[in-house]
Amino acid sequence: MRSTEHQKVLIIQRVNILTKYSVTLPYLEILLKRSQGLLKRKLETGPSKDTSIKDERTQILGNSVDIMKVEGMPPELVSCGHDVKTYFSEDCKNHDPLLCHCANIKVDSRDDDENCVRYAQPLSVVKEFEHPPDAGDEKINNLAASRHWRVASERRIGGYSRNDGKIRQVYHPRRTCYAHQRSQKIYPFKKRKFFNRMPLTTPDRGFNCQSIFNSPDKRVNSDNYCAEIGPSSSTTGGQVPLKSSDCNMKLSIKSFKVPDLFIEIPATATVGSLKRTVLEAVTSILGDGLHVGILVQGKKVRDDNKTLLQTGISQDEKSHNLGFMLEPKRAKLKYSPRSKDPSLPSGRSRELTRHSASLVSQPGTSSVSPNPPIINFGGCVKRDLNTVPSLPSTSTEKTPQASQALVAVPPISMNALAVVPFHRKSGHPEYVQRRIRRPFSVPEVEALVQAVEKLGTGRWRDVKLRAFDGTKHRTYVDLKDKWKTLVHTARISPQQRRGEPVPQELLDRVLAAHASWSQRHSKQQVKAAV
DNA sequence: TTTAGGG
DNA sequence: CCCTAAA
Repeated sequence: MRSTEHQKVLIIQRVNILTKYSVTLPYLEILLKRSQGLLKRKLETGPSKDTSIKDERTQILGNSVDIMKVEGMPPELVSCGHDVKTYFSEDCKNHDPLLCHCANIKVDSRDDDENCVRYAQPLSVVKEFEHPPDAGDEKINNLAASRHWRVASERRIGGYSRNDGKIRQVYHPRRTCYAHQRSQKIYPFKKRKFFNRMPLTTPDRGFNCQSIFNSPDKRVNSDNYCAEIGPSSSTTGGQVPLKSSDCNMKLSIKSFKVPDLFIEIPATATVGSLKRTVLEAVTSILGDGLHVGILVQGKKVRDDNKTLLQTGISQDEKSHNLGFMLEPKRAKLKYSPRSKDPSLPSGRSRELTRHSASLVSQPGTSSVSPNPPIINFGGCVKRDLNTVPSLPSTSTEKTPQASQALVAVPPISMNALAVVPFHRKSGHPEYVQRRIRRPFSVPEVEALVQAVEKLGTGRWRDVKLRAFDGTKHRTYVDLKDKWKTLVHTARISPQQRRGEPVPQELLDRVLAAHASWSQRHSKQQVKAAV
């Protein structure tokens, strides 16, 4: 592949998500309340579990996503090849292992990647690690890399096991294999950790969505409401006044308004890649990072304590023109540095890396909201706004009524899709964003090699502390994995190696260290056996 | 939480 | 990179 290939920044200005949810009336309130509550809580105290909702009888009857328009960025905004490797934050200049020729190489670059959305970076910022980009690899990598809005990884749910063993990644020189495997992972990437909630949250209640929706007249009564609201109101302060005479109401959400979506993708990427990237982005932002706004007759409903009836929401959608909008939510993860190391520089400005597919709402789009629904993405927004300044094309193309560009929902999508119970105990999606791929740079490899030479294989935590402390995106597992691949790389022929070439000298050291330490380990085992 | 390995 | 059994 060429090193002259350019990254293409595409802007998806309008994404109408054609969705049809069937929402119970009480649930709608809960939804609102919870989204607001969660948002507030997260702003104050970071991620927290919300277990107040016990029964959420929502059925997603079907949904489909349609991209309405994709535009190319103006050429001057298209980021070029040499920013491809800008993985390091600006402060990493100060810790450039190559610049400090000290005995112990230590890579200390904290770019807080999980905390901030990535944005297009038209110009290269970091030059120290400027490598000839391998757009061929990047082409594929971007597919995975454009995923953002990472969901908190600590929010793990046990029991899941990804079932992707069918496609085995062999270390084969052909990229197509890799791409294929990659794409296989991309599509179902959100399916992981999607279930196994229901039994936990309602072990004895056993509410079935079907029973709620298919026979509302039989079962919809105070019983249902108590069962559904009771537990939650106790924890939310009982702010959901409900009359037992209320009836469940079916609302059909035909579309959400979403802010603009920025996607960066190599110009050589295939249309299929673009589709997948967009799908991921949309899926990702649907899963988290958004909260729901409600518009009634064009007015944004801000008072979450109002009931639907008070707000004027009824089943007759046409009369009140009910609208839902997805608004960006503040990135919620906070990086907490190792407490033991207060000497680390702080207050650095976060640098942005290249992979972008960020969600930015543009003030112009929210015609109804007095305040633009934009929320600071952990300090990244400012950067982004600079990076993605006025878009000449958008002014002409985009109108405040952009959301009117709807696509008819194919009838089949309404019925054919499986009924997925909306049952997310914590209010978060159950899938976890895969981490962005960040190939090890040569300095990093050198730091790793040096640390392993000293500490050996098998003390990855120490290796991390020694050489990568402060580099949040390199865990000791990563280092272990990298060592594994380094050993492998060193053993294969140079022609078979991919990615940024690692100096042979380093690879030799890898082999030497590996041999040396495995020998020590085996000796120890012999001793232990005796 | 770490290690160690398979996927 | 991910996932996880074990330690």
